[in-house]
Amino acid sequence: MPQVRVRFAPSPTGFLHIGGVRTALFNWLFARQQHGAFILRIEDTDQSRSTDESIHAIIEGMKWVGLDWDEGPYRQTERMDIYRGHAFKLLEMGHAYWCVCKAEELEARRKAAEAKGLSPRYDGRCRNLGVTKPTEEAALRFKAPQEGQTVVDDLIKGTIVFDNAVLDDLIILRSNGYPTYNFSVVVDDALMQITHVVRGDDHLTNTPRQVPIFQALGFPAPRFGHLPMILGADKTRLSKRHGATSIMAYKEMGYLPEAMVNYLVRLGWSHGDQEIFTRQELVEKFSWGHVQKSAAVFNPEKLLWMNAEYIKASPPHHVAQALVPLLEQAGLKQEVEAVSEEWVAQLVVLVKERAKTLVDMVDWVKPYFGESVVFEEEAAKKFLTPAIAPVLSKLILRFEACPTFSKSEWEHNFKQLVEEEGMKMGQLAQPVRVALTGRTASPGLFEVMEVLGRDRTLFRLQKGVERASAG
RNA sequence: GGUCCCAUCGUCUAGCCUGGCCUAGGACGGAGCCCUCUCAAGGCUCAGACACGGGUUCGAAUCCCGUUGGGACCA
Repeated sequence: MPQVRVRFAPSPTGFLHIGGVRTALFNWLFARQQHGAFILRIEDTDQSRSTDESIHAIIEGMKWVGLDWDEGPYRQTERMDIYRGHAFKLLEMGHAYWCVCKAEELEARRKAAEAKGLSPRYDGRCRNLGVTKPTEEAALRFKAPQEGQTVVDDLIKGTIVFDNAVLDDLIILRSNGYPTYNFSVVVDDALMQITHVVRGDDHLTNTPRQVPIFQALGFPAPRFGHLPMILGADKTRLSKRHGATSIMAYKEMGYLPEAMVNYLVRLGWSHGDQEIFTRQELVEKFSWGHVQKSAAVFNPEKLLWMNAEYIKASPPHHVAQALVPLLEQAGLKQEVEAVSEEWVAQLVVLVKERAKTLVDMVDWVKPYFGESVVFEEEAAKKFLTPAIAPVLSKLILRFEACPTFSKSEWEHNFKQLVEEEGMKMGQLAQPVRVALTGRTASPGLFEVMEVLGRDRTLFRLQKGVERASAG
């Protein structure tokens, strides 16, 4: 068995699309499982949109989701001579011919055919002309087989039979000297010795056009696998209308790359009822046979759930690392620099059950930076009332009697006071919560105190009393 | 228009190849209950699908044929 070699061949459109990531992912998983090679190739023959920035965007996206490649990135624009060389090789071998039909003529004939209800394919009129001295406007066409069948044993869709009779002679080299998509892909896949071509199923009908070119070039055709598309909620092709489609947009929205990968893989692939997979498990368990044949609707809510699962289950320091840049962006740069990494990790533990994204988490974690806290006006109004001020003061006295913070001890003191005052737990808890965090919703009070520490807890309670007394 | 692909809860899917274990399982979302110092998280419960029609068979979500509906490509 030759080594498995697969590739991901995006065209640079300015950003890396979620669908592209999923395609890359399936290829990568297979390569890693088979101890093969994963190759990155940029299909930038359509140079109009191909810029260094958009190539950089692809690389950045790939790196973020942790898909490393063994070769490349190759760029098609750097391989033009190779395509031309092989096109002429086909010409020499009699597998290609010059076509001198003019673009306008072609267009007119196509329209006419369509009007008659025929398929708009090239009629092959230059095929036997034997043009040897091409004009400026001549294009090179491939002599496609006209009879028989092309059978593709697709990794995902199974056996597919195409009648060669419906194929026309496609252009492989345009009159401007540029290769066409179908040709450059074949040359690249052949030369790079790709063993499995796995791509979106929008390329499925390209396959019977490409297989004969491999054969004419004298290369064995690779195996093919066609992944179903990703759709939006309205079952149309996923686009900006459905929300973010750029993988990096999800980074900005506070998603963990591990969660993205897990979600994207489960969108179209399954292993029984299992939902959460480590990357290692994915590599081990992945199989083409369990890839779905039909298109899948992208479900942002499930992705959000998945992200929350990863936030809860990932090592806190790992989440903290991803969180820090977002905290800095949120204007907490100085505050973050003033604290230890461990303390940030502690914050993560404090709020990880509540935050579904890192962006969420920034908001949850904000009140714990700095000496004092900003009260939410409504919260303060409702809970920091003159009536509660004396109770709060009593609580401070009791806490002050404890030389160090101890969760169980402070909790005990707190509950005792509640009992003595004939209050319900919530009647004191909410004012304390507002004093400590400025808000009505927070993690457990004593966990909050622990993170704040003795001094700051006392300080904030005192501030709370002041506010409460002022009404 | 031609060729090709696809079809299980709202969504992602298990099951299909190797018919019976399926009064169709899980997950997200939804509803409700429990837990509870708030908000979450968690636990439990409920609603919810084999596109349709024919066959084959003792028996079909599973096999065959057709229909319908989606989609892709060809320009």
